Amino acid sequence: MRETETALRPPTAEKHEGHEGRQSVPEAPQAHEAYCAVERQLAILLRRSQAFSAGMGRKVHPELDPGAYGLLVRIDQSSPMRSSDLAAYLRVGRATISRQLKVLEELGLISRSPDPEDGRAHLLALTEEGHRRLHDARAARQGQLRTLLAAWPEEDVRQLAGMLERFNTLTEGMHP
Amino acid sequence: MRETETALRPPTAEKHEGHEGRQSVPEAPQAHEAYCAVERQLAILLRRSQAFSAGMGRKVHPELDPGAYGLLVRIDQSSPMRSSDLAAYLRVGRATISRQLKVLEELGLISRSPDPEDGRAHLLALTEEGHRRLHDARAARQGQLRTLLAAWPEEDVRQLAGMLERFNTLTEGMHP
DNA sequence: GATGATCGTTGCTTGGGGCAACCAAGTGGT
DNA sequence: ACCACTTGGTTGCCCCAAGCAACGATCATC
Repeated sequence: MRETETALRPPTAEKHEGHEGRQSVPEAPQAHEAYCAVERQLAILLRRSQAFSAGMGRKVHPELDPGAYGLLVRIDQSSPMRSSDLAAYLRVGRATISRQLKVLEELGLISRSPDPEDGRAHLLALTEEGHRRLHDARAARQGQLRTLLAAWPEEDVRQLAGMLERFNTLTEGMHP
Repeated sequence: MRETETALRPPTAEKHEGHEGRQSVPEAPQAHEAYCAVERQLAILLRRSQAFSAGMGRKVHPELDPGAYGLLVRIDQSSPMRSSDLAAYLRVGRATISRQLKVLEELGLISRSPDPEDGRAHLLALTEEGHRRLHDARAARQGQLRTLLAAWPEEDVRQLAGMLERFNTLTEGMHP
């Protein structure tokens, strides 16, 4: 019942085919193994996600709370943008975004100007200070990541990036 | 200042070598690109992490709150274990673990028996009901992942699993 | 046997996030 | 032109996850 021992061992994909999988499934049994492994590792990463991103953020800028970083990155990427789009992109309600944006505005990192084409909407953009802070934070985070991934060959780093990006874009199409 | 346009485009790793990287860095400029990409994608994933895991968890078992799943997985993997080890593994304080374990015990999913070798410690183990619930939840999550990754070739799924695992084990050695 | 460290629990606080209610501003129907 | 409906944003209230600190209980050591 427990697949304990085979859980965390294999650093690379192993064959291990005729195991305990019912052969009735149309796919090859290794496919099940692969999905299982992704699910397992993803569960770990997500469970640790808060601690991890907090660890990244705390050492960077104590003043800039961890959640804000993601917002700044996105605003920088595609400004000017409305807060609704930001909320949809990050999969959180507009309420949450509104509150966090208020903080960022009070800190002088972003500006909210009324949309000339839609009286209801506000257009978000980074201020000069926001650009500077984001740049610093990004550099610091990349530095941490660099030391973390120091042992990896460059090709693997690039592959990891590609995998994460593909996975992220994959979840793009499911908002409800 | 903004690398906006090149941000989310490439679905796979691209060469792109002689770009805008200053050649003064000892590493190849693509390396910087790769780290940058990892940092960016990781930021997105971590920012969405709560919404994502909530989405996974909510559809599985409304009664079993999302955070509990990670605990059950780990207890299943290496029971009997003490709650301190669980806290260290998940990078959270003992207080958090204690509270969540209390809920799980009240739900009858785990058992906390006193450690015969250490009067202070409790040994955690899944109950029969816990095993059943975990198995169901795991199956459901794998199903969701399966539909999500349906378009990926099996080899890529296996690579993603390997990457995530290597990354997770990488963060193993930094607890402070 | 007294001191100190460790394991677990609980109280207090903080922060992120959802839900619902609300206002303001567009949009459409008649 | 007027009313209803929709959409963008804000705020209030609540819940959950997590940290910190304090505490009782139990080793471990001298």
